[in-house]
Amino acid sequence: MWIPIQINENSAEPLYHQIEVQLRSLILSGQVEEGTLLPSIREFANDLKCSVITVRRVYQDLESEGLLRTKQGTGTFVAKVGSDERDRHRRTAVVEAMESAVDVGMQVQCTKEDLKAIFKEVLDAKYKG
Amino acid sequence: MWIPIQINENSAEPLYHQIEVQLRSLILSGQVEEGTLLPSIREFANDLKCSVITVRRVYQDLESEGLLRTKQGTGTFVAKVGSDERDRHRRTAVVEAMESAVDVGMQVQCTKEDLKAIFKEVLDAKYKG
DNA sequence: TATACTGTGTATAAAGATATATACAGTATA
DNA sequence: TATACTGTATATATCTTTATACACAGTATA
Repeated sequence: MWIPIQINENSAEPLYHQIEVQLRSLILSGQVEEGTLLPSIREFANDLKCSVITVRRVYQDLESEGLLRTKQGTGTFVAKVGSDERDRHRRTAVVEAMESAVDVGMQVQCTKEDLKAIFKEVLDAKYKG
Repeated sequence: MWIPIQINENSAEPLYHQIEVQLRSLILSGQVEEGTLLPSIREFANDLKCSVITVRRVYQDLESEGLLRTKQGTGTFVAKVGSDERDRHRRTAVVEAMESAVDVGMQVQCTKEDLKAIFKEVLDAKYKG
């Protein structure tokens, strides 16, 4: 099972947190289905170029949120997620990210039109595929 | 001298880093002019509800970038910033923030139209004043 | 059905980064 | 020269990340 996680080396955000946010997002958005056996902590750590313990912390945190179930000797599985929780997540994750982007713009004295232009530019570049 | 810095308690981004990013932004965007005497580390720490040491680290880091000059017993001043460096900063700061917002959207399987709607909504809310 | 092997998660200890309180030293100015 | 303001240095606690060694579960096979 290959899990697409993007690590940003330059970010000040802790590694375990970057992984958590993205894995949570994958589960809550339904891209990784209920019952899926996730990669072992060793395999995942190797993929992400980080320590086994860091992956373990992520699995542990998400398990305590009820998003994962782990069984020693067997592996870590994706638990069932309510569809309402799923919908709520999708929207709030994006809204929050967008808000912080607009905040940065305002802080640097961008006009509404400046931001519209930059948004369109970025959007077209990312969705050109 | 009052410096508008927004601290996000819930963010995993280290405190000193949040302050650095925003103060750097204020200097490079020209909102805090060359020669300005910044608040003392104690006053600033009190405003931000953080430790003196955290503010000192921010001043120290920005001084080593050449953005500040500090003189013991007197205070910390904003240094001169080249206008080209100023222009470059404004744009890249916003573009990077916008890119990461769009990334979050893509990760949660938003369509281009979904993102446009959310962006417009957030933009209108923030610029309603 | 023993037994060994390979896979899984677990526990402990240590190093680095981050944040704090407290005591120290330089500078302005009444 | 007092005094009240500046920045500075030291020691401490917590968080983040890692390395290493260990214990448990599944599977092949003698």
